[in-house]
Amino acid sequence: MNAKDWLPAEIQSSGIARRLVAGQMLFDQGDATIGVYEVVSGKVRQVRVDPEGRNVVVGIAGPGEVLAEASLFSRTHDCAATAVTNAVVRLYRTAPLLAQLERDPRAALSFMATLVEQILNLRMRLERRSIPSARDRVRHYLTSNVGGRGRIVALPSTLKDLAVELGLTHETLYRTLAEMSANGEIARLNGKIRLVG
Amino acid sequence: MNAKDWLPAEIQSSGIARRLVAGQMLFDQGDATIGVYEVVSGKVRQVRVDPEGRNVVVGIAGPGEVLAEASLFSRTHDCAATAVTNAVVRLYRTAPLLAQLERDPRAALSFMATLVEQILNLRMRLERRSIPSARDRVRHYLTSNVGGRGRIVALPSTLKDLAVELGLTHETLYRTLAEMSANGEIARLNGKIRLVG
DNA sequence: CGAGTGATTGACTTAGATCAATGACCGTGG
DNA sequence: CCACGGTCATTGATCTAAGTCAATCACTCG
Repeated sequence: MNAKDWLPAEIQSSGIARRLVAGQMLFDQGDATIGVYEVVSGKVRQVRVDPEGRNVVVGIAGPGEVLAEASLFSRTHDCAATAVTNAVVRLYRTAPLLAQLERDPRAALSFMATLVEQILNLRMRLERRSIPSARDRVRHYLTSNVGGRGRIVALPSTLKDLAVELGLTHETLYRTLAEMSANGEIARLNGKIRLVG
Repeated sequence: MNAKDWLPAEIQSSGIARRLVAGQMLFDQGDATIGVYEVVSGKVRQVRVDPEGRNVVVGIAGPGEVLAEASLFSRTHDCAATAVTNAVVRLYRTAPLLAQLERDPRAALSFMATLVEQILNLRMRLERRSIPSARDRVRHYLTSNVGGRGRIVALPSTLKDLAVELGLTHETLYRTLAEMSANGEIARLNGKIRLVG
């Protein structure tokens, strides 16, 4: 996911920086694609909207991560991107980037690796959605996101967003977390959760 | 997804064919990866199993489609693959394939395109899982799979499998389809469904 | 023919959605 | 500075759609 891993220096420096305030939309679903974005600072949320108007968070990208890779091969964006916080992104236009990837096979391979990483990530999230019980779904999320030391999971943005990510209503998520907390399965510290099991 | 689109001829002909009988496992989750598989004939189902033993169908690949692309960058398989029908697959080993992709930038780009296609597909399925109502989920599936002429959707393998794909129990799927059929929203013809709306 | 599986329907239960209300917090503008 | 509007977090009460358990029929395969 990290741009430094696959973007050759000459392309990386050619990126066009753009500043976004919290809540500002970077592009909308259906917009014509221009290129690929790298998040320099802040967080950008990618959301798909289905015909009935429901939202699905496709992902939240933080510093160093890359947005809209799909636009290299597609004329329009299949999801919308909105800044969650104030943010800075850098745009790499499609044509030169494709040309560069064609010229530099190592970069192409690294880029393929980031795509594969996303596929694995999406599969994991799909797997999670197959879990019927809210409790187990939360546990699945927590165990697959423990960040190394201390069995601590940092929550991305708000609990409401997490509820959307898990495919639950926020009420159910609150209740489930409260229950797990009471059971001693987890400990809640502001913006973070520690697994105790 | 079609191997002919991205596999250079010399690699394509070097594939090692393997015959599978219905129900036979090609590889299991956790197995060491050997390479990428192309389905020549039949259907192969990829399934992830979570710690509690639930299954998630990651995808069903038919003739011309490619399996386990992820294994190019990963030591072990993150899902299991099993033949649904009698099938023939062709194996392309990791090392020579990677070398070839590095040598042939057009092939690399085409391969990237197949990866992106998968990402889009996974996102769509994730979006579907965010729909709470069984009826709407089925509708979402049908509308995103209408195959051009006649608003007809061909069902992959069995309805039970479709239920898993949709994240529903098979009972609920049967009932929902029966109800939609009664409403005149759909017409059922063996192995296929026609949208009437 | 019997075993195994898919398709289907019925009866019942329950977990999660829905509706609703409240308190905490934050930024903003008069 | 403080009142106000907005959103998040939280909890309660209620409802319902989907899950669970169960039985039957059709079909295929050895």
